[in-house]
Amino acid sequence: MGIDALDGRIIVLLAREPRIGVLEMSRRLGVARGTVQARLDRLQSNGVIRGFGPQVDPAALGYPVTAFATLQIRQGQGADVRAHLATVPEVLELHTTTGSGDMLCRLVARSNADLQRVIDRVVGFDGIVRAATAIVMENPVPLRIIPLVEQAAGDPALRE
Amino acid sequence: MGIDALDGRIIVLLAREPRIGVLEMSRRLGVARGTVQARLDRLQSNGVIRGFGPQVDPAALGYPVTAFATLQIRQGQGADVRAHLATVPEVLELHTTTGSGDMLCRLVARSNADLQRVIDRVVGFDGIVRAATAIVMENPVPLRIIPLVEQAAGDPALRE
DNA sequence: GTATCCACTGGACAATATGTTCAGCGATAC
DNA sequence: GTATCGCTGAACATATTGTCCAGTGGATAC
Repeated sequence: MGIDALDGRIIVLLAREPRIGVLEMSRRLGVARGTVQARLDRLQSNGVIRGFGPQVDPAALGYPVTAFATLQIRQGQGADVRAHLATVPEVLELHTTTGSGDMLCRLVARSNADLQRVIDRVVGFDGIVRAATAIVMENPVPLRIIPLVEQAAGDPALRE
Repeated sequence: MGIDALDGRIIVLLAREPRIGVLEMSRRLGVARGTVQARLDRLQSNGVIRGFGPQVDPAALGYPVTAFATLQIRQGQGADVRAHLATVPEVLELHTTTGSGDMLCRLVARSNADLQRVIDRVVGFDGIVRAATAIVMENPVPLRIIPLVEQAAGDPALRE
């Protein structure tokens, strides 16, 4: 487990210029094409790189409001609540966390008013005891991975 | 703003099989290659598709522990705290939320013990008044976008 | 010290996809 | 009725991919 400096440079390069090809990467990194190809294959079968799916912006889809809801679940109802939340398209992400029957989910909505509808749908389920919602106002650090990759690769100098 | 059914099918197809090419997509969707190409270009300049960066799994990188920290910030220190948190690689994401000077951030760590080090580094900053951390135990719904895209495209039947 | 393994190199090849352009066509707007 | 728009289907040169291969160097085992 873990990645070396070359792996790190590949991931960072890919993160900065996703449309780049294997051939161009090998040119930029100064290694043979086969090497990059082999590294990429390994990173993917390792599970380090899970995929290259499109990063879709919910705001551009018409859902500019993001919120986080903390849910308190009645004992033993966890599985049912999970199944319920999975059916709500506006639930982008769901985690169970420490704390007795607590969950945290990320929601989006078309507007603040629409958020009320989403929350009603989310919490309108028997197993949910209590819900607290925090609306996101700003996102100073969007989901990122490059700094962590650089740290994991043990080579802060690959910030090219 | 908004997407139609064809846009939705393109995004869903791309999400399911990211390595697919434009040509193969046009074959699958039964439209001309130029159409797919034009739609993709538009989706990207629209900002609907932000990019195709690699989805890296922090766990495979050696950071299997995820946590969410709620931070309470001293009035007027917001900018400083944001800048501070941006320098911590283990901070994957940061939001400012409703509530007086509240922030929510996603953290990863190498272990529960390591999480303590990360939290110390995060909160070891003047502007932070109080911090509450919830450790993620399970992730029943990983970050997803397909259901929302299908809803936005107004075509639930494109679940092919 | 020698054999063995492994990753990387640099090259080759056929097959495929890409970027780009074009004329034609149907629906819609005015 | 005419202009505009998006889509089709085709063409072309170019670039990239997947897949081989033999050779080289370093590390490891014995």
